Amino acid sequence: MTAEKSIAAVVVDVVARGTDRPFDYHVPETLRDVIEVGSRVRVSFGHRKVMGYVVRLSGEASYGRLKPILDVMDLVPPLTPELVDLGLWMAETCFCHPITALNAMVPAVLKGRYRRVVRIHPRFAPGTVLAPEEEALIERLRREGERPLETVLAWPGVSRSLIRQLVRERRLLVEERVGDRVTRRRTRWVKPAVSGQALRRALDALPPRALRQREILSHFLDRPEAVPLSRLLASLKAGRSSVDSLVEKGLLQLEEREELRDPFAGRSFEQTSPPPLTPEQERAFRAIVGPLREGRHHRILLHGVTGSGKTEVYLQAIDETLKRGRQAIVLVPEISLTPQMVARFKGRFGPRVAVLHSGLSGGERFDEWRKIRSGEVQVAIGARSAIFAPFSNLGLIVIDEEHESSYKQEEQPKYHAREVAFRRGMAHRAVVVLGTATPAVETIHRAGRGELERVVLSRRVQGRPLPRVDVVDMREELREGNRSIFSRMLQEALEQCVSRGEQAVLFLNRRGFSTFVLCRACGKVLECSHCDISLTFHRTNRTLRCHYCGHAEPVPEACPACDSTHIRYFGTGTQRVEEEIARLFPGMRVIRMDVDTTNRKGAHEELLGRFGAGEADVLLGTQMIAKGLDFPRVTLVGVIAADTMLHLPDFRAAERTFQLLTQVSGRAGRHNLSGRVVIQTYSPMHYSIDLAARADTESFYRKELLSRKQHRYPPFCRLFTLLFSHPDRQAVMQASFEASRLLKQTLAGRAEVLGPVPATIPRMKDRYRLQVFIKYTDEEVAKAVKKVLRHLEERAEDPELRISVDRDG
DNA sequence: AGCACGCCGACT
DNA sequence: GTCGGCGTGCTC
Repeated sequence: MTAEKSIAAVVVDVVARGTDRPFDYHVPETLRDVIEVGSRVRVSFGHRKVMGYVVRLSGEASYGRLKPILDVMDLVPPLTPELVDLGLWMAETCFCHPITALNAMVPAVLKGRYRRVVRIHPRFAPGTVLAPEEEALIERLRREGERPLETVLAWPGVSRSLIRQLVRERRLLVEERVGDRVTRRRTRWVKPAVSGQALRRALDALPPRALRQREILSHFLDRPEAVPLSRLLASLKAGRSSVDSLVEKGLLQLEEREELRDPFAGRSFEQTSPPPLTPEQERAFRAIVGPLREGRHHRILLHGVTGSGKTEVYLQAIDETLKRGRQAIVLVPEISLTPQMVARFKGRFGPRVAVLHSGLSGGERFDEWRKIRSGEVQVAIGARSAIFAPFSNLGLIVIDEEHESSYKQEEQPKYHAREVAFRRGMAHRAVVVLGTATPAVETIHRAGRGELERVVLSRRVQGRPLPRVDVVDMREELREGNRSIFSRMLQEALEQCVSRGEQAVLFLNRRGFSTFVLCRACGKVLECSHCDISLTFHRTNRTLRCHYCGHAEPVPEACPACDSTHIRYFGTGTQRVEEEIARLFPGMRVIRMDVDTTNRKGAHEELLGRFGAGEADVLLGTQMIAKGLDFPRVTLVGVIAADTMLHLPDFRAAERTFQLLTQVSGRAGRHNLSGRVVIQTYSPMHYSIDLAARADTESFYRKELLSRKQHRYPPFCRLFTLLFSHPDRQAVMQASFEASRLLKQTLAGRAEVLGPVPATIPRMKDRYRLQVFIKYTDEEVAKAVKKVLRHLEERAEDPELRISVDRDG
């Protein structure tokens, strides 16, 4: 049936308008039994050679003069047909080039590497006299052989035109090399080359002086299997020469084996067995394994309070998955991919787990990936991109902390791991479990519509109570003369906690400054009258602007609510809090964790390790300390300013605030000591703060969904955010206004087009940024938007104009 | 993205 | 008259 494989549709590794579709190539006979859908191939494209992925094999061409596939680059195709399909779907839904989507699914080392080399032409044409610099170049290439083009260009007296001239004269050849960045680690292994009896005879025949050779041979008499050369030499204290002479005699043989780097080599994990489940956990477990056993695609929201033992449910469900010969993916936010978490999975599944985290080198990541591709492991645990783990028979996908925004990739391809998980789940008839204490509002909404089954874990394991939560009204503090960052209650609690020898976590949810404007007397935050979104302070012209609808007004002299003049541009940095602690509590030991102290690799783990070891009394940090940490001695959690996130110009602000407060509160009192939480805020009555403090999750989601519905935000519509950017302000204004007009015209009556308005960050990297929002429900609108964008791109005469598209809901 | 093809200014 | 500037368009 090779005729069926005679034509390959290839997505080439070229990102440009017009290359966002496959190109057909002829498959030479010799490649027909190795080429598959998902194979990485080398092809000629235009005037050069590039890498590409086979996305379809057929017997029919859509084009007359096909070029051949030059080469299939891997023995095992990096992508499965299912992943190819997934990639094309992603390109479609994420508005990116297919190659961008396909490349995102494989380890970075497989991305194409292109280099050009210069060498002497094999049929070097003699003849005309050469100029001295030509002579020198040719002489050097004769000496050094083939050299990279960039290297040669750097040689004295060599220019592009000189090389071009010599190529024309058939004296030099410039060739393109397409490869990847793969390095494979190889080790040498030794094994007997003859039978046991022959070995025995050879041993007897050895001269008595050949002590080392004797030892080596007797080793293989006992254990005839291959051993790594280095291990053999080390254990017998032998040298290379003895092995070499045995190889020479034909008694032993050496072989090169490719070795997979094991990032956990030499580390042992205590093997654990599944503990009995609580009745609630048992119910969740059954909800997962029911459809799993039936081989039916199913989606479950595992809504469990912090400390309710979700991980144990995952572990046992994975176990069940493996027993059925299927595989599992576990996604966790990068930040909670801590050694403790890894140890838990390694402890249960040992060598059947591949761990993919950002700390791995390119090569290690590739090796973990290959273990998955080859079926050597059956469980993959990792951050967002682990959703592409190339399993062939997925049974279960778990997304832990499913509400986390890190599951959405900010760069192209802008995919959401949750949506990818659903798609893969359908393809494999697998069960998808979303676990969290604070589901995304969309997820709750979907569960309400029956798109997911919601399973609740309402109790903490071993009956530990949720911590006591106090909300402190910071307006009151100010009124009573406390101008410190710390309320009296938090000061007191902190002092008591540390004097008992326990630890505290202080949480400040934003680094540096934010730009919302707050009245310190009454807590009023200035909001847009049309959008219920905080106004943003613009220093340049001292105005307040709404980043959603464009409304602008001057900064008022006095608070519109209470007439106080204590109006303030809000913002407190972690450094300032640290200074304040030093002032109020001399001698208290603080570990500060923010972007500044953790940008070094491994710094995160190191700081947490030191805190866990009791080297500090207080852990002070931003977002990054909100989840995952579980230290037995932490009994106090303080939230310095719960408002900072609440007033970001984002329709998810209330949701994020609620999630964050609930998550940080969950950090206190997870073990035998009881916990306490103090939340400081200027908006104690805001529902996201009040309901988080009272752990009233149900009311929060009810209220938030109502608010979204009233203001028409996702999940009650879908939302496009188009970001126009350009180094010139005038140009981006014009382009975005024009685009907005065109969109309004095209989508009239079908969608709401808002803007353009300045982006949250109006200028970034010397580019001015404007946004246009499109609210819609009809999927046809998405197609229309895509068409308009394509049209705009095609006739954009300005190459500096960039349009990026984001989609919510 | 690259590179050729193609149509207008300053040089052997 | 030619070398080369970079606008336009295509790549199976």
